[in-house]
Amino acid sequence: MSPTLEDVARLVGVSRSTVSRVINNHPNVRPEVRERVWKVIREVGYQPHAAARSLVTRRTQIIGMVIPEAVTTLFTDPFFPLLLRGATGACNAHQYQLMLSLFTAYANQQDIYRRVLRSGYLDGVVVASASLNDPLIPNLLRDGIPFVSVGRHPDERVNYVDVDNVGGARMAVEHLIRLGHQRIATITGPLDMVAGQDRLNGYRQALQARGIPVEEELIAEGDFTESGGMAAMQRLLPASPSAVFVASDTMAIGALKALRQAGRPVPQDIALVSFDDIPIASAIDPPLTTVRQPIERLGSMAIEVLLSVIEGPSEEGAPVHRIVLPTELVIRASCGSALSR
Amino acid sequence: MSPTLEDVARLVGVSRSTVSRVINNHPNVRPEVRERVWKVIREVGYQPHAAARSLVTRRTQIIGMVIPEAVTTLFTDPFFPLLLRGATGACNAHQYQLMLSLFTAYANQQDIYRRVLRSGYLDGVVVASASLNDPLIPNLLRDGIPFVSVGRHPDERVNYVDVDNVGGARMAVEHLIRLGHQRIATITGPLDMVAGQDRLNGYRQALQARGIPVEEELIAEGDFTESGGMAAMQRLLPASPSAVFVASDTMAIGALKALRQAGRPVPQDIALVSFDDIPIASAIDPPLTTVRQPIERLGSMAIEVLLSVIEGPSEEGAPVHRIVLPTELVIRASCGSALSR
DNA sequence: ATTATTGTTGGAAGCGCTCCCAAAAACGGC
DNA sequence: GCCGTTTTTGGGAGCGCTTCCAACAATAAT
Repeated sequence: MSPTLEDVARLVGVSRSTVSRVINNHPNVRPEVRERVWKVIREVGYQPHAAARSLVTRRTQIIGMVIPEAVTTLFTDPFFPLLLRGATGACNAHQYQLMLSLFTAYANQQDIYRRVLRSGYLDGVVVASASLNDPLIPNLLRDGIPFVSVGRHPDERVNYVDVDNVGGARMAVEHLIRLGHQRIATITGPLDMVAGQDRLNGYRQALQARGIPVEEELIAEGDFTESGGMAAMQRLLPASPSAVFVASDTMAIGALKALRQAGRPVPQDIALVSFDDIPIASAIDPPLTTVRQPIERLGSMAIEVLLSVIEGPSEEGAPVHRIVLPTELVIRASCGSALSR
Repeated sequence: MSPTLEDVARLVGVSRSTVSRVINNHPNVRPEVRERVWKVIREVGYQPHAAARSLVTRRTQIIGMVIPEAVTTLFTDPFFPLLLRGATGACNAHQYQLMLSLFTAYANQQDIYRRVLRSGYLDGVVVASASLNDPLIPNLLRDGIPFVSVGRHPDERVNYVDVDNVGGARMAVEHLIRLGHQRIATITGPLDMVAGQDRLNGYRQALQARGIPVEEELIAEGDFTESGGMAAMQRLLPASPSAVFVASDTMAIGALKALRQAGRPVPQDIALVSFDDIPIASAIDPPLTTVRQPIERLGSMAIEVLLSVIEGPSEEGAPVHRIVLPTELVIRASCGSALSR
């Protein structure tokens, strides 16, 4: 059995309270006593029992990262690993722990919600890419659980961090226009996710700004998976675009496959720009011109914002945080810009 | 404030104890009472307070997944995402939660160890790919914290799950031998990781079984990263191998780059077989012949084993679990087997 | 010296739950 | 209808911690 506060107190010859004060850095302890206490703590390897402590403080120092069902299939995408890395980094820095919840089966989602989110185990929650009609965010709002969404959310009460999807997509398409393309298609993400919508909006904005009409036959909805990208590209081919903006690198790989099968070399025959800049983007042939987003920072920002909500001032008057991180266009071979020079 | 056991008891008109029995499915409660209790529980949305409960049960239903510092750089590798997915799946099935700990900075490793592992928050721990000289496993052993290692560990007291790295590597190299290769090089993983060692051993065994001498100049140590694989391949080129067994797909991508730069087409000029079968392996050009390992199952098995340790019989006499999952050779283009037919 | 002030300490209550034990209720067998 | 047995219920203690409050010690001001 590991030693308790009481054991330490007895060993030092002071009361529980004093040891507690030492551990929590309360000022009113005589330096000499403080030292004796620390000495014993080190000697016996005392470690406060987390559950006991949080029972009274109502804080667990644990924050949850929830990845809703709809997107767990994307888990092989480097997006989540990087997000997780950013988040755990920030957690470590603040002495918090990260609890991971993947909502795999829709069936017990309600059950998991109660068991996990309402068990009192979590001081707050990061919601990664909820789809728009996911009941998770409304539930969180209703139950007053502090949370921050990764990805913009329309409800004006939700704190979120996001990358500039609209701006990034606009940049990508503008680049294609600058290279002389007029018939630019797009493979979108799922349109029930804000990221999918925003990237499509950026595409639209770029075209409209240059007076190029937006044609429905040049828009195909994908699902952020490779096979989805491949299928979408095949649907797009009859419209004979000269360039395509793909809303994710993973889908771009699928699109590339479809184009290879169709005998349409990239970038000679058709230019391609995508989004994410995951590591494979530069490893693949041709290397992808793509919009880089600071995923890891997105993860750490999510934690920072969440902590400021948790540790911040009182209930109601808290300001809503909305943070949008800039994106950046990384030019490689797939857009053919080298050729057009 | 969310309702407590006591609130529910008062509302139903029974004692705390009875409500507690209902929640924990103790048999000795009259069915009629049991029903009334459940009704109120649902009405007020009662959820037991996890910290209070675990203070007395000494169980948190949380298990930790620890990824030591040395390997967090590999986090963009799909290995960890898949492992995590398998682990969370199993956790969900058993009503456990997963807490993720990445040991990022060596500096505070000791600190994190105490704070996380000894805080009493975790019922057990899954250690992912500790390097051999990591003090983590010895510490866990010393402190008597239930854990299971992902990856074989030499200490005979540790429970582990692993894939058959030796067998997989042997299969890969045997395949190359069968294709007629005699000068087969290898790019190993870090040799302070058991997986690195085992795959090298499989390579050795395959050669020795066919009486082919093992030459040191045909062995280059990599670090499971793309750039490491590229560098290793460059070191190997002067020995002019006709085939190479690369201990991971990620390194294989690097090796492929090195070979492309050197003007040595794969598989025409040099055959390549690697290990892992991550999704890019089939997307890349040429598609990689590679040893597939059941990573997701590895993750779920790790949890299953850990739970059997946690919930299993008493302290000492517990049997040590050692589980090795089979691997499988996936033949694609990079080994040139299509050509040799 | 005496009192007011500040700093330091110990005791007790209580966070929400489980679980032991004893009391009460229900049941059987005669 | 009575006694022994089993089932059901409530009360109390306690898990390890924080925190409030009162007591005490030390110091400063009168």
